[in-house]
Amino acid sequence: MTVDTSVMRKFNMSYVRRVGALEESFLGSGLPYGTARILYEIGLGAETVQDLRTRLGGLDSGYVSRMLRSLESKGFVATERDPADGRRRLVVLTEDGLKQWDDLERRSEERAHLLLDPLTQRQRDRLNEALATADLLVRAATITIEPVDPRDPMAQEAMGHYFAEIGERFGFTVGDEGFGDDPSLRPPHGTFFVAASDGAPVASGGVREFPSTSSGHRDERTAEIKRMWVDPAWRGAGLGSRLLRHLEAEALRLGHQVVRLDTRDVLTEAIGMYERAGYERIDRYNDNPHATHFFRKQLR
Amino acid sequence: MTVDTSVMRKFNMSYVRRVGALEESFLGSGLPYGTARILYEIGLGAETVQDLRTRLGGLDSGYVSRMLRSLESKGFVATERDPADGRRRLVVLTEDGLKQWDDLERRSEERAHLLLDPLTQRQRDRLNEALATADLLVRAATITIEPVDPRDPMAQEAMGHYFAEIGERFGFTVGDEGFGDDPSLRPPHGTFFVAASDGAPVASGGVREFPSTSSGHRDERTAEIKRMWVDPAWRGAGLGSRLLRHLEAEALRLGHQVVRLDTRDVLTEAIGMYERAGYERIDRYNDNPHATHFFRKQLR
DNA sequence: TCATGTATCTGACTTTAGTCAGGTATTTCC
DNA sequence: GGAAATACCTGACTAAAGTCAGATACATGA
Repeated sequence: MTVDTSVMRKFNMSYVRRVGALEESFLGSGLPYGTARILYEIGLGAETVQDLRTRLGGLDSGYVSRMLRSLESKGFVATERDPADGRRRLVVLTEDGLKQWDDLERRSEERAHLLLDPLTQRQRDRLNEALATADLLVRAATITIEPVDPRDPMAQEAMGHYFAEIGERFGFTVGDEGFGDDPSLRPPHGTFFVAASDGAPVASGGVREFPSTSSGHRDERTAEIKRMWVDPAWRGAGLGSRLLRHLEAEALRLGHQVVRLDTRDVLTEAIGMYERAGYERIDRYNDNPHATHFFRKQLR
Repeated sequence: MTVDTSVMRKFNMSYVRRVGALEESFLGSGLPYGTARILYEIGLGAETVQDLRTRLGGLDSGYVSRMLRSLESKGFVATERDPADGRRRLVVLTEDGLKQWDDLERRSEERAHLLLDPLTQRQRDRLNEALATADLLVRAATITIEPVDPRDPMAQEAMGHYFAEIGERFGFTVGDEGFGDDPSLRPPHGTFFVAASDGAPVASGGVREFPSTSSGHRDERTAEIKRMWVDPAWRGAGLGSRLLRHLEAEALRLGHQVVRLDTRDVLTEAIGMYERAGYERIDRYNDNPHATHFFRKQLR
């Protein structure tokens, strides 16, 4: 597979040179770049030191600590012990800090205007459309698909979306006791995957031995795909098929040669996706009242 | 005029975070960022210290000098007095430097692959198209239009394109004696403008008193637009009209109330542009054998 | 409860990045 | 031919960015 990178590289060259941007806009604010980024991220919602560290791409803890001290001495941020976990420190902007944040925001805005103002409205519309498309695709390309314990908050959040969507909502919400634990979806019986973009779940799905209920006989060769969900905003971006490939690979790894799954007629995109991925229609194999379509694929 | 900057800002946020990129790709090469950029630009064709300084956005000369010494001591670049001007120093990559350059190139390529590889071919095509569009528009927005002496190398280069295109090429090329000097296109009789992107001329045009030849009477109220040229790659980007507005403003500043110009039937886009800009057809007013259409606009 | 791990901090350091004030050839312009 | 401008250099400096080795307080799980 040969991939032509020239357009992207040309774009990077010229765009980064012109927009270096977000970056440079932080300068001239009186704060050094790193410190300004810390302040900006706090304003954006970072709540703890750790939060800041991950958002800024894993900076040294001592380094961050020092920058926070500097922001505190300038009166821009205040810190406080986290009552829930005394090791953690909560960080918030003071009133002055908020002013400073607004200033950064204004600079960033000005920077964008510098680029947009010389264009005609038609050109601006074209540019916006192009950037939105590029943004979506670049986000799609950087999505990570990771196995997580179904009890993990990320998994619970994803399943929350899933259940909300199929209308099978239970009487509790995420954050309370969660959607319970399904041992069949974690090792050694199965695996649950969450696809995330910028730390937020955008798709999820699990694979498990089939069936795990006591009603049927256990078939060592067959696995079942469950709770597959793709954020509506992300549909049509090829994310579903990518996740499906992950789940199939996992089924193989767990020793199965066949996968089954059920879905509903209203999910037309999903049905199309399964068909394109080589799934064949089979008869109903369970008594799930929400399911209308049943599929099967021979993996090997 | 309200301009919505949100799409661009959202894009910058997410793209720069993911692709910081060109930048980060320079790291891990064993060279500090600034030094790596110097080496990279030399490989890209920078020939003198001054050339490097302008390409890198006006770095301090001492700073660049020091980085060059460091690259020399590592055996990556060699410098030499410019025989044509003893003050200048020519810089070239050594064999080792070329290897290092290839390494930077490879890192940059890898970085682009990281984003493109997870996408399907269709998605890659969409991304490429979006980035190319964004690139063109962003370049268009950052074009600068400056008055220059017609004898200036930039002006000579632009006029070279102009004459080559209309087939009136003289018997000499730019770099020799140039396209001669037309005093009517420089103060106090007129002005010549060059629009440049990344230091290269992409459009040009001049305005002067009409007529400046001895064959007609001098009309103090009327100016003439001459040698208007837009790089073929840039046509349709609104650059022509932008330049035209500059020329009209300059004509006013020079004390004229009317502008005239001639053009040729084959330049259909240009003719459309003049009409949209409020120019009206008039009778032939000179004996230019290449001109077929004549226009006039009342400025005030 | 005790070992182990986590979240943050302090101090001591190094490297980069960048500025500023001269200085030395060399060229250009009158 | 001499003054002014140009192209590059050196030295002395500052601030920012980042690393590393502990220290401290708190949380967690057997």
